[in-house]
Amino acid sequence: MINLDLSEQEIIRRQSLEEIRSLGINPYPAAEYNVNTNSTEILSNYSVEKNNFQDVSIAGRIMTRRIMGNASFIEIQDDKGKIQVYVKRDNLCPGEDKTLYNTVFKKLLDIGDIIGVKGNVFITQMGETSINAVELIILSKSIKPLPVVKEKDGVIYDAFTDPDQRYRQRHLDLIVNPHVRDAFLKRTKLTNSMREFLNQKGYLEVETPILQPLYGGAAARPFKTHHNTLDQTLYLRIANELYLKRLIVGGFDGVYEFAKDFRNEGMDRFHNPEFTQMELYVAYKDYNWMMNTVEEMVEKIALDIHGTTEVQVGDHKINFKRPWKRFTMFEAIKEFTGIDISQMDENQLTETAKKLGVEVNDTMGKGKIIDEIFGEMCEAKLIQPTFITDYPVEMSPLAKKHRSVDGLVERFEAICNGKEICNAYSELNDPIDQRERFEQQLILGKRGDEEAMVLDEDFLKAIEYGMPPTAGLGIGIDRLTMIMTNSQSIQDVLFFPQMRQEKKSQKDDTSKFADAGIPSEWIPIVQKSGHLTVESLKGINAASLHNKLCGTNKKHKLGLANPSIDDIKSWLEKLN
RNA sequence: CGGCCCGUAGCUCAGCUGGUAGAGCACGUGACUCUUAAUCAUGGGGUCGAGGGUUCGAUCCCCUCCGGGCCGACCA
Repeated sequence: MINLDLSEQEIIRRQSLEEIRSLGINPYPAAEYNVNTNSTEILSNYSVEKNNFQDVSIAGRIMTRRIMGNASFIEIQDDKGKIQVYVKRDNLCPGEDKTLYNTVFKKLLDIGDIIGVKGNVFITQMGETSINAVELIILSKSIKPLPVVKEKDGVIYDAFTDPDQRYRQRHLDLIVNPHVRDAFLKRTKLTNSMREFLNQKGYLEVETPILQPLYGGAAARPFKTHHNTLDQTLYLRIANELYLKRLIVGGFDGVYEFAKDFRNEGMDRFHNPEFTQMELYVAYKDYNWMMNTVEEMVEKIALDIHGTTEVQVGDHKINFKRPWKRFTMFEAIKEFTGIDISQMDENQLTETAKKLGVEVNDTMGKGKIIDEIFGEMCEAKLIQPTFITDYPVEMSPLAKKHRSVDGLVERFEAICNGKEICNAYSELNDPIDQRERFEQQLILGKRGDEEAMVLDEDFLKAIEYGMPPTAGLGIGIDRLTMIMTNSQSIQDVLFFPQMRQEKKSQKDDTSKFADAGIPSEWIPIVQKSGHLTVESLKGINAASLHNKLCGTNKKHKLGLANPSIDDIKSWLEKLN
């Protein structure tokens, strides 16, 4: 029986599937299919003079079909791109039996099907490099129609653009939107380039716990979970900083991790609940050294991805060429507001903030106000990569106090395209100072700051044994990828960005309809007519239901004997 | 959490403040031996996101809900 939930096109494809099987062809063959080249290799290397690619075997998905009687053109898409295939009846079927062309290819194959093609490469009269198919095999039959995107002279028609569908069904997005695929290839290039840089320096890639009994290393609200055997609360990490520093205590001179972190906070085009950071810790270095390292690393990444240090991002051309501009936070504020706040006390800072239109309130300390002024007045204006150094101590409980300026810490962020891309410091290794800083955080926590850090006794104990002076870095992989791929949203650089679960419409089980006295063969039809629950049948007009059911029966050629109005009345009476 | 916008065929979109829906592509059938957004002819395809209200009558007006986008708030 026909499934009433399927669209016309899906029904036709399932029928094609059966016909393929009845011709003795397996639409999902088990055997491996050997390919000896790919679309891009052919398109970039084929030449008539060389007469190469005369025995190619490739596999891919059918993306377009242009059928004209005994000759056809299709485009197939493989891992590297698209290539046109010329399918001529008598080349594909040299013998008497033309079934493979006339029936299988022309009638039973569809856009979206995955096939293998063997043949020779040539150039058509229109000048397009194509494969002349002498062999064609179905590798996987597609029973759902793909979005059809057309293109001519670089102009895209009917692009598949609905963000909801693109993110929930990323596979479709990847099939029909080549630029999406390209962004993800660049993302992997970025992490490969970074890893190569770090390995070449001799640092050790490590893995540390994602499930942590205490969350630390950043200011954020965590996800909470529970371990059954331990009967204990665990948190998904918000950062891995404290574990990596314990490894530095343990004697590794350089450790890094590409870490998925989880923060239970708002979502927007710059924030996803899970995101990736690369954290790096190097012993006997300080934040000045780390700035040089970041410049060198990001410049290399830009060169590896784009072949140049210049990257177009929105309206801006961003240049990652070293050296980057450097400002202390006070200098940056002076640069963009003309006001020198370096010597101001809390009252003067509050006055200045108000004058500048920056919102402040009584709960904010000196550090928070400075940070707020910077965030409002400077950050968005920093388009070219710029280091901002020397932050107020209140904002940075894990950073070492500044070697020469009171009230500041040795910390820097790199700002690019108006957004932070990394955060680093000379790590605090004085265990007594560290304990005091944690205690200040505890006070903030008691005042209701949900993001205040918790005191991590294990970490403190570790650095009491002595941690070498260390430079530490956290660099946001998603944000850096956004810049390197000119993406407007973090969703465009995550394969599967977090989406709200769609609620399925309430639907009663068929048994519930059966219990209510509806004959089993009519249940799907009743549901198709819009009555997904037994409840929804109560009190409705028998004649109108009769009309709908008989109509559906006829329309879908189900061939059931129509019930009489009295039959339907009796069903409905039992319900009421 | 607040403001604005969106949800109609497999896809991209029309639809006059109200009379139960249209186009292009895709799909079916037929024609066509080098096409390329193939073409020509013809046909089918829709609980108009869900529920409720107003109305003789709702894709359209009102309310609630679901999902998404943008901006802001919060936040790195």
